Amino acid sequence: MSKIVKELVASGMITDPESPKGALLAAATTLFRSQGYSRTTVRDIAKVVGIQSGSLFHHFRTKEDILEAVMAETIIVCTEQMKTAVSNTQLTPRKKIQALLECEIGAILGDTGRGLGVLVFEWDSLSNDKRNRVLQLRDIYEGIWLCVLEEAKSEGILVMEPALLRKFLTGALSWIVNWYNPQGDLRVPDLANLAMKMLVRT
Amino acid sequence: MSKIVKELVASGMITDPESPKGALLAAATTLFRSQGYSRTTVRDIAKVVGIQSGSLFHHFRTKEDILEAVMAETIIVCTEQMKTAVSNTQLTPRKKIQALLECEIGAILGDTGRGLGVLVFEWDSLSNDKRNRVLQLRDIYEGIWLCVLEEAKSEGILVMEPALLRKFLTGALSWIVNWYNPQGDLRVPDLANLAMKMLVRT
DNA sequence: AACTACCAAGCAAGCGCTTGGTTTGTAAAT
DNA sequence: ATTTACAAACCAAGCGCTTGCTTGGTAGTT
Repeated sequence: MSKIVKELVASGMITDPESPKGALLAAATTLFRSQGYSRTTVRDIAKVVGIQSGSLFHHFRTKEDILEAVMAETIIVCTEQMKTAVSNTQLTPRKKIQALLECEIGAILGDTGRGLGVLVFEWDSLSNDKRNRVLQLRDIYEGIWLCVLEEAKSEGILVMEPALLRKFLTGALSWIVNWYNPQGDLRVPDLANLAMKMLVRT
Repeated sequence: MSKIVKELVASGMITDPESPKGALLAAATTLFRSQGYSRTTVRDIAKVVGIQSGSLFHHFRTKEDILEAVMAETIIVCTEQMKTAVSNTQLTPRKKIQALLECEIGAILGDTGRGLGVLVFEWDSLSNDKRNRVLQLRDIYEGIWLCVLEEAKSEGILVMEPALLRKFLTGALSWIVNWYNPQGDLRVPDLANLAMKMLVRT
C-alpha cells in the first residue's frame, strides 16, 4: 500500500483496502468495470468477497452507494497523487504538464485504472445527488490541471486555450484503456511524451 | 431524409427510418443512449413506439439484436458519409483531414450522435459474435482515416504516427459529447479547426 | 454489554421472451 | 367489382427467472 493511500486511510478520507469493506469495494470496482454496473448483481459482488448477498447491506445501504464510494475514493486518491506530482513549485510549466500527464496516464493504466474506468463509463448510472457530490471531487481534480495549464498559457506554449485543451485531453487519455497493450513497447512516459506533442507547440 | 440514407435503404443496407422497424430502432437508440442498454427494458422501447412489449419480438429475435442493429446501421451511415467527404482526390492531405474531422464531429453532434454514443458506451454490452461483426464495419470506417493520415504522414505534417494519432483523436472526439454545449459559440468547423491544431505541425 | 461482521431464508417487483390469436394492408383470382 | 389469399404488424396474457433488498438471528471480539 502506498504512502498516500495510508495517509488517506488514517485521516478517514477513504476505506482501508485491507478491511472487509475495502475488499468489498475492490471487488465491486473490478466487476463494475468488467461487466458494467447494472449487469453486476449484488450476488456477483458477494460471491467474489465470499459472503452472502444480503450481508453486503451491512456495509452499504444500497448498491448505488457502493458505486458512489468506488468513484469518490478513486478520485480522492488520484487527486492526492496529482497534488504531490506538481508540489515542486520550481518546475517549469512544461515539466509540470509532463508530470501531470505521467501521473494521470499512470493512474489510468495502474491500480486506480479500474476505478477511473468506472468513473467514465458508469457516470450516468449515478443518481443526481450522488453524481453532484462526486462532481465536486472531480472539480478539485480538474482544478489542478487548469492551474498548471494557465501557467503554460502565460508562456505561450499551448496550442489552444487551457479549458478546451483539457477537454480534448481528457477524452484522448480516457480512451487509452480501449487500445493500450501492456505487452507492447509503449510505457507510461512514452505515452506522456506523445500526448505532450499534441498539447504544446514545438 | 438525406440522399445517402435513401440510397442505403434502397440497397437494403439499413432499415427504412419511416418503417415501423425503423421507428423502433430510433426509439431504442435514444433510450440506449440516455439510460444505458441494460437499464432500458423492452417495455420502455415498446412504450415509446406505442406497441406492446411482446410485439417487439416480431421485428427482432432478442433485445441484443436491437443493439447490434443500432450500432451496425450507425456505422454504415457514417462510413458512407466519410467516403463522400474524401471522394475528391484532388484535395491536399490537410484538406482531407479537415473534411474528415468536420464529418466525424458533425456525426457526433448530429443525427447519428446518439448511435455513435451507443457504440462507445455500450460496446461491452454486445456478445462476442455480434461485436466481431460490428468490429468489421468499424475497421472499414477506420481504414478511411488511416488512409488519409498516411498521405499526410508522407508530407511530414503530422505530430506523430498515424495509428497512434488516430487513437488519441478517437478519444478526444468521442469525449466531445460530454462537454459540448449547443448554446455556446463553438460550431462544428470551429471544433474541427481546434482538433487540427493538435494533429499537425504549425 | 455492545459492536462488527455475517448467515439463512425469502419477499415483491421487474425482467426478457413466448404463446395463440386478431387486425390490417395489399394484391392476385374470380 | 368482389372475393380470396396471405403476410406483416400487433395484442393480451403470462411463464420462469433474476433482481435489490429485508428480516431475524448468530458468532466472535472488545
